[in-house]
Amino acid sequence: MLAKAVAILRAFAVDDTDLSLAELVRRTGLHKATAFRLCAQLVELRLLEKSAVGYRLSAGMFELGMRASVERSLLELAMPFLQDLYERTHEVVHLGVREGHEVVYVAKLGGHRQVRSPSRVGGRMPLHCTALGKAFLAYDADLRREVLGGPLTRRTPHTVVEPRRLSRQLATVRQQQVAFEREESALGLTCVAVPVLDRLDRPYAAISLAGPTTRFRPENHQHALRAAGAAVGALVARRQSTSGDGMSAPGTSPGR
Amino acid sequence: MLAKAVAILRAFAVDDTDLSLAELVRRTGLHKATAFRLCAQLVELRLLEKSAVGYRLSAGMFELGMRASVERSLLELAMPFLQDLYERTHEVVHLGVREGHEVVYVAKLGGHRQVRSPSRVGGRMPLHCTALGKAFLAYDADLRREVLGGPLTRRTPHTVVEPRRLSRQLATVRQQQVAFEREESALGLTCVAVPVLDRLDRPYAAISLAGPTTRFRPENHQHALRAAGAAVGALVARRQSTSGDGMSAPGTSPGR
DNA sequence: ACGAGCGTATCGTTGAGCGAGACGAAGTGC
DNA sequence: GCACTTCGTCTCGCTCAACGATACGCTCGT
Repeated sequence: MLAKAVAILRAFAVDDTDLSLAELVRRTGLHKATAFRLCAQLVELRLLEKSAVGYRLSAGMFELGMRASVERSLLELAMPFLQDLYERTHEVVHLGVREGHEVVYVAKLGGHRQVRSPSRVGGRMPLHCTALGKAFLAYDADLRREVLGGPLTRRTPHTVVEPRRLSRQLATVRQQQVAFEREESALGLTCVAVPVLDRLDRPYAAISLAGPTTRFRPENHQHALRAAGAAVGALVARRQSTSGDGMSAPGTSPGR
Repeated sequence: MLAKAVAILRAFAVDDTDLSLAELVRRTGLHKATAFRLCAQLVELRLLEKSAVGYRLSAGMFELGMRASVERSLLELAMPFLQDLYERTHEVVHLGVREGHEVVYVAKLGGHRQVRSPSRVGGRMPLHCTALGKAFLAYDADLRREVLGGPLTRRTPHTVVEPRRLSRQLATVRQQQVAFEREESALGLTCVAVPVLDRLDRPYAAISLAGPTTRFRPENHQHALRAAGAAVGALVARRQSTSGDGMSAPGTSPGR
């Protein structure tokens, strides 16, 4: 029953606003009466709200999401540095964590003329075709083995789908301490990223800059990015060593 | 059963990270076995994760929260303007929506030396003692009646708890089109806010700047704030008139 | 050595969730 | 104007899964 309720909540995609009961039934495969009852309960619990055209995720849901400890505290720690980055470059700045074999965007700063990028806060992208993802892969051997073992889905003509070539790229990432992505997840989009390493040098998060290939020169921003990554990493490490458990990293769960 | 699960999720406060099972039992009043079972299920559903010391809200929760339509789209619309504000002022910038008789913070931009402010993204504050809240109250007669009717809780010696005095302040807000708060929610903190009005001139959200009373001169930022509020309002209105229902505002539910 | 507090597991009972189905309203095509 | 579909809402028995009492093993602190 809980599972069904969550299925309803998860039926909402990143760019959905309102879904009708019928649409929810279609997406979840639940019985109409069941979905109806659950929706009513979720409204009661203020996770959904009923709108003119159907149901939508409510502010209560947003609130709960923002209480997710890892993401929220990471966000608070990193925001000042992300803002600095934006102010210096005026390019799109991303902050992401890993969950399974995907990166989840935790923050996105960008100007009025945002690149038509596929990223959205709360959205997901595969690891192997994004700069953020490569930053995670380069610094996590276990993860690398898993991902290089599985299939690498192609997103654009430039996506690196050959494991050996990707592996070589990742070695370069470790050398240079920056990861690049050149139109591998979306055409026209170039990215550069650094990992945020925790106390044990595991990638805790990653920060990237993105811009249109035509104009964006990732090399110009390597230094600033590395500095930001290191600074946030230091803060994360400090927080870990003082008040804390010590051994839990975000997103330890395997692939979805 | 759903209700109990949500109770567990809601047991996590804004600044909790990990809660033990015992602590969850204490806060929710649930039976130990029940809480245990529900936590296991929630972990299964990837809304919770088990850490070394207990449970924490997971990235899956964050993801869901970010799919909340009103907050997410508002965030995307407003972010560029909030960044401009920050860049111009280098003061703490807030974006909030209303839910019931409280304001929920949707975004917060601030520098490295953030004011020791009580606001956190996803957190709540009463309407009557914050600049953001006054922006909502000033532009919503029904709401104003409700709040002025009820008790106004005192947060600091400067909190305005006299309905008539607050009412006069709100009239001034409408005249000047900016709301002020001077140490009414926290000592040492001064704020100034504007509403984001939708197509029907209802307050859809609000934007504020905050800083330490010692240094922060809210008057200097009125113009920039008003401009930002109007710009975001225009975007909101445009989105409403094109693809949309037309009649739903965020937080239509009455008090908590 | 002892007891308190905690997480985990078992189990019988029962109440709550389930899906089939009915129904009215609103829309669509002819 | 009528037949037909789609949608949201509600009712009602049946069954299964959620519930809480209880027990157990573990780790502390004293």
